[in-house]
Amino acid sequence: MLFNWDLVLTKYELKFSTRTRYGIRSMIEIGMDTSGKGVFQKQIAEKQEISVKYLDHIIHALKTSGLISNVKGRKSGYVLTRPPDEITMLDIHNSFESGICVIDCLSPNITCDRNERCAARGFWGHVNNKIINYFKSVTLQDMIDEQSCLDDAVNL
Amino acid sequence: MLFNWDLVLTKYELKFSTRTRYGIRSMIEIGMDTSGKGVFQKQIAEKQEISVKYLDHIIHALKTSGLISNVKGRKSGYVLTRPPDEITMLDIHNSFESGICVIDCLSPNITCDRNERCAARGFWGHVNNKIINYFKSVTLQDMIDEQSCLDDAVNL
DNA sequence: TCATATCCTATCATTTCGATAGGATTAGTA
DNA sequence: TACTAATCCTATCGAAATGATAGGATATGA
Repeated sequence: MLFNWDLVLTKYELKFSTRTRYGIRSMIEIGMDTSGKGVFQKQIAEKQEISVKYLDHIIHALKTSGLISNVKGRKSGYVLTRPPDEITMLDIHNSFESGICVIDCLSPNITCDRNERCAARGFWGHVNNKIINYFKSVTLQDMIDEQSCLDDAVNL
Repeated sequence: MLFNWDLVLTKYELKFSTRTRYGIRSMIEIGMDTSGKGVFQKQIAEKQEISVKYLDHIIHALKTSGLISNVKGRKSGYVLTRPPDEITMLDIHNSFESGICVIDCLSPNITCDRNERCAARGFWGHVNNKIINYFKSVTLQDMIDEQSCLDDAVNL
């Protein structure tokens, strides 16, 4: 049997993508750099244990969305384009996905004649908003502070 | 190109499954029945615009998890096994999935040596808890009340 | 007994996923 | 100037899960 309806071991349902996860970790890495020279792909790959080749895509997306740039030209390192307390988790997430939309009928592109009389849709809307609002409320600075704490704890 | 990294039109990332969505709508349908005879698969299918055959799986899962049962034997209708204010959205969701876990490393089954020093993991844990808590806080009774309101509005 | 609603298992095409690969391009530097 | 190394860009892979349908077995109320 391909699909066991009795006990579905959730694997893909409601997962955030690996690209988003790696994206956040890369941003923390870049945001925490104190060298002033920026951070190289290679450095991120090593420290965050991600293959350089896969990181290619992550970095590309972060660059395209305008969250990071090279200090000066190609062979320098990457830096943030604005202060970390002005970058939210939603900004990073949206570099990889077109937004957060837990079910299709919440999208304005979808027309469903049940919308006006569907209690379930209201519920899903609330779920969606809660997730979005939390992503908006956490900044990269928060993550950097948290990571600093964890690093200190290890070094004690 | 199979995958455009510049603008990923999210389709499957962070979606709740159709089976869970249909499950909630079916439960509302069953919970709102006032006939005392229970609700038949066919009725749910018609009113909720879901194929009878697909609903087969939905009903089966709800039955297996103990949320619904036949009033008396096979050819009666389905009824709730407990009051709707004692059934949460999480109960319904978990009839179809093994739980809510937005990234794998939150699961106790996964061991990652980064756990203790990964700020990102803390963030994902918060996201996960927020979703779970909201699912716990909304009962089927809430949904029924909401649906009643919507129905009334239409009939005015 | 007979129609019918349920139960149960199998299967399908589609889509996304994470990941890798190969090479083109560019820019620091020796 | 030539070399080296980091980037950029496009293509492709296998694996997995998804929504949905199908066919028939089983049981039951009239």
